Amino acid sequence: MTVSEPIARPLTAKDPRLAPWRAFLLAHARVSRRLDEELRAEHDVSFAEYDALLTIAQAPDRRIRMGLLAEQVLLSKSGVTRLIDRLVGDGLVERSTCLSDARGAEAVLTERGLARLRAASRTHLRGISEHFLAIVDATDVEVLERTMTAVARRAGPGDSDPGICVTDVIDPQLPTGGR
Amino acid sequence: MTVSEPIARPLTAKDPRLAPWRAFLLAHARVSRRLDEELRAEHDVSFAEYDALLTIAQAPDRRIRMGLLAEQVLLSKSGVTRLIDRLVGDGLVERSTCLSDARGAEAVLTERGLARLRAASRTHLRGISEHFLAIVDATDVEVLERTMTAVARRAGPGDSDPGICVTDVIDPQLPTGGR
DNA sequence: TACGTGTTGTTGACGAAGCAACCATACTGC
DNA sequence: GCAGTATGGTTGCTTCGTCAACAACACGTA
Repeated sequence: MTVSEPIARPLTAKDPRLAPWRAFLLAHARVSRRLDEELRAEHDVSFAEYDALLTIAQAPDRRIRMGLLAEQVLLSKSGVTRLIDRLVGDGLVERSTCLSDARGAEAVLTERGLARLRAASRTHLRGISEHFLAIVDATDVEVLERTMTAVARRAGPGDSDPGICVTDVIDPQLPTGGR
Repeated sequence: MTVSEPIARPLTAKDPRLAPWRAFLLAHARVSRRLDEELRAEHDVSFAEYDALLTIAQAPDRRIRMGLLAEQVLLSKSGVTRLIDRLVGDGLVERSTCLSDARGAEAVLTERGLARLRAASRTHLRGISEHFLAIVDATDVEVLERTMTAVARRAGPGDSDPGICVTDVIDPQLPTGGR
């Protein structure tokens, strides 16, 4: 964190500094697609559904309020409503009105849901291990976690301070043809 | 790449080794959402549309075959068809049948599309810089690029060798309650 | 030339997710 | 106790993307 230049070089559309960003996007797209495919093929559960099941399973008493679930699985309220609808349809989750707040609803994991989650976990953990952890060695994983955490935190809700930016001056010069 | 242990420790659902993976997911979700919001708000273009416009602009003669475009923007063939439909509707792109292959169609960037892209680039490059490059320092960026590239490559199409995996034995033990 | 096979892109049907509007319930001050 | 406001979830509508089926065309071979 010792960038002393007042203004960094402008960032253009084919700047080499964009390479890590594009690699990041590509890695995410490919890995999450793989994981999703594996989960669907082997356990008839999508990635999002798996994530929800896991989140419910980790909550106290294996039940969780809809709103909280929405936060944790990075979905909108309505998104969660529908996701839970599907899981209820499959008998993996049950809906239960909250005792302390009659407005609230809770998603409760059923035995069937737990069994499905256990089975799917094997696939999913294997997938993460195979497509992600096995590729980056230990020291890099450490860097990765640190940087990703910082990035996530910075782009999180309720943080809109631009701070010092690489592109205080921008030259979005685009190619005029030719490769 | 000097892991000499025959079998690594099993990976469980709340294993600390999952932290970087979760951070990765969270970072991607938040940053790409931010970028998309900024593009829409300031230029009425989605992230996917921007990506397509840029890809077309970088192609020779600012025109590109649909199939190739699909590969580069990580979308299905039909997805690209519809994306281009929208861009054509907005006058940012034109469709043109391929001279050398009458089956093929090409997407061609219009002047309007180029102008829009130029404008949107400012926003987008600022966003990447602000939400991504500004957060990770130079040495970490290097690690990031290297690891992300490796991960993307490994999970890419036509690569299904599991190799040595962190979880050759898995213990998907799940919490039985309590946080 | 004509036929079968493989590409290339579009279309129809569908699923998943978001936003905004909406109900039901909780809280707050009077 | 009772308005008025805030909060938690669901629903209608729209958007966006995928898969499967299809049409149009290219190419190899007889």
